[in-house]
Amino acid sequence: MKHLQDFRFIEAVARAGSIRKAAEDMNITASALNRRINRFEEEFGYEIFERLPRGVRLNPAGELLIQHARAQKSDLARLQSQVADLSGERRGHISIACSQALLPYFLPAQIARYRSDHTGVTFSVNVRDRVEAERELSTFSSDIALVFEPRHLVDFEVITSIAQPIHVVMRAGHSLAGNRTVRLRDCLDYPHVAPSRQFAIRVLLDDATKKSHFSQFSPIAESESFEFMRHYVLHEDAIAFQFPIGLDFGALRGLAARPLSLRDVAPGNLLLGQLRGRTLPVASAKFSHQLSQALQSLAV
Amino acid sequence: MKHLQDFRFIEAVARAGSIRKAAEDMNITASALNRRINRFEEEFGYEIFERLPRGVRLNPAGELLIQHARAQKSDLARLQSQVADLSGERRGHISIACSQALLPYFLPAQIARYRSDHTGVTFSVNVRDRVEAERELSTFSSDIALVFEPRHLVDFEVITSIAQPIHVVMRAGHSLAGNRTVRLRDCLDYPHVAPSRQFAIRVLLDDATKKSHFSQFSPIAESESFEFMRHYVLHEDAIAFQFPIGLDFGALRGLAARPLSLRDVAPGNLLLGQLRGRTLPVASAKFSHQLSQALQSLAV
DNA sequence: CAAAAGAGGTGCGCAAAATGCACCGGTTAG
DNA sequence: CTAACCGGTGCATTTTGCGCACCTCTTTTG
Repeated sequence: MKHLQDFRFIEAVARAGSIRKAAEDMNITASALNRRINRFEEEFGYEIFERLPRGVRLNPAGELLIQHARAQKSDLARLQSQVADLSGERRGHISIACSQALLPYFLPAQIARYRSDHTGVTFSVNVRDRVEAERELSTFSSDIALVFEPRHLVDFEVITSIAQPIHVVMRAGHSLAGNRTVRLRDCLDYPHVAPSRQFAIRVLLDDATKKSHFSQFSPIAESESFEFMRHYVLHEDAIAFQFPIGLDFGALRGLAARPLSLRDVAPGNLLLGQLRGRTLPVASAKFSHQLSQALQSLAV
Repeated sequence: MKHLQDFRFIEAVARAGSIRKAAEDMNITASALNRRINRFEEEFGYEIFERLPRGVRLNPAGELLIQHARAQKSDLARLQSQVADLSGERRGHISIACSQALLPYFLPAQIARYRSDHTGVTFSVNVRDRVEAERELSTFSSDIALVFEPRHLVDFEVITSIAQPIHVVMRAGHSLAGNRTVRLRDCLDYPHVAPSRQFAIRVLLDDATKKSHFSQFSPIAESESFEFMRHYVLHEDAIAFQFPIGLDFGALRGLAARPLSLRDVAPGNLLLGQLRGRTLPVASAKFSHQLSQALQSLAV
């Protein structure tokens, strides 16, 4: 909306780091943009940019202002969604930051289910690690996040959390598949592929192997893609690791999955969360409620 | 600020109930204002006014919008106050809705104390009864409220509460002044002046006399002014009632005050509160913290 | 070390947007 | 029925914002 134009320009300048570059991005002359900024600063009462020889940068006041602007924008969206609600329309957009494990089965099913009742609601699904997810929330880039073991938790308000025991993934007929649960020492004898340290699974496994002294964790392949790892174990007698929410036990297609014994490795906590203190748009709030219930029924 | 102009005009129209009247209030022609409203509605995507034959009225969407607008305005003020804070300035404005009892001693002392450290901060002190106070908070007309036994409490977030036993006020040398505390039955024999039913004291006294059957509460004078009642008892052997926070025991000037026995009458609860969920501007938050501490030291 | 490049800021003419004025059609109160 | 108001609209006028050319200053580059 028009009354937030100044904020849009300010954000563009902050992003570009220079008025001239921002002016190009926004299809406007640098002089016009420059005047907008100056006029705004005068009206606001304080400078919001530091003038550097190579451009401009937000000063602390500007940082606060940007936060305010984002909150305003999101607040307006929430308001319009509320109004749409009472106008009988069903509109809205839900933006989700989530871990990889949610992509293949859980989120598609949940989104489809929500959309069956609420056509017109659209979704963005962004893969983010646990550090990025929180940043995503606090910049209002995503409404809700669904990640394993998020890191900082200061701006992250937990809506629901469930524990997920790490599962060992191997090809069907693998000798480890004979047991209902797998002990850590048994599976480390096999070649294993694992995600890098930015993923919760890896941290949990590293911690567990450090505690138990008999063996050390040395993957034959590291990857950022669970899909890759799942497919890899089809080609040799190796094992991979994944949270069960990322597996469809009904259709493993030549794979087997067995939980690691909780005596050896702590389960990962899957957290559904939002920006602390934020009032979500109606659609996001309803969807997050649906997710919350779905997760709790998984936990049982 | 300029980007909130539309909201200011919309509020004016909502208040005046007609575009033409609002236009006069805002020193603008009706046609210009009319176009502003129409343009805004188009941009916003929804009508916010019902067009009636005798003017306009906010529709439900408009009600939501107004709330949004007020929140925005207050949020901007908070932002500016934060920025002022980190610019080293000390500015801001604190608006308080409070009961009469706070006016003579407590609030003046507290405000003076706050201003000794924070020159540049200004205050509005509005006398409001316990029903109005809450409304005042939810329209962002006041930042904090300090009232006895507020009524609804849905939007009222309690910061601190202390109990205040009702005191009997009489002229010095009155025969009731011989005791450390006064029983209800004893004082109802004397002519008494009392506030009307909208005041907490009156409700507490009514309730108490209803419970004890021996006597009924029948004041010789009702008033909305505690100052009047305090002065009245100087002229005849009558008694008045007041909460101790409205009395300066060091300078009673011919008056005596004794607490009513807590066996007979429940004490009044003085509540310091703000709008539920609102983040107060820095100055208001700091001042309410000071008030909170002052109240707690009173309670000891 | 000088020239070039790139930054923010400014004066000026012009186009676009907002305003004021006069007026229209409709409803209501007396 | 008429007078008083109401919201809405066409048009001239004023205000605002924009683009262009150009300034000063710092940094980079040859």
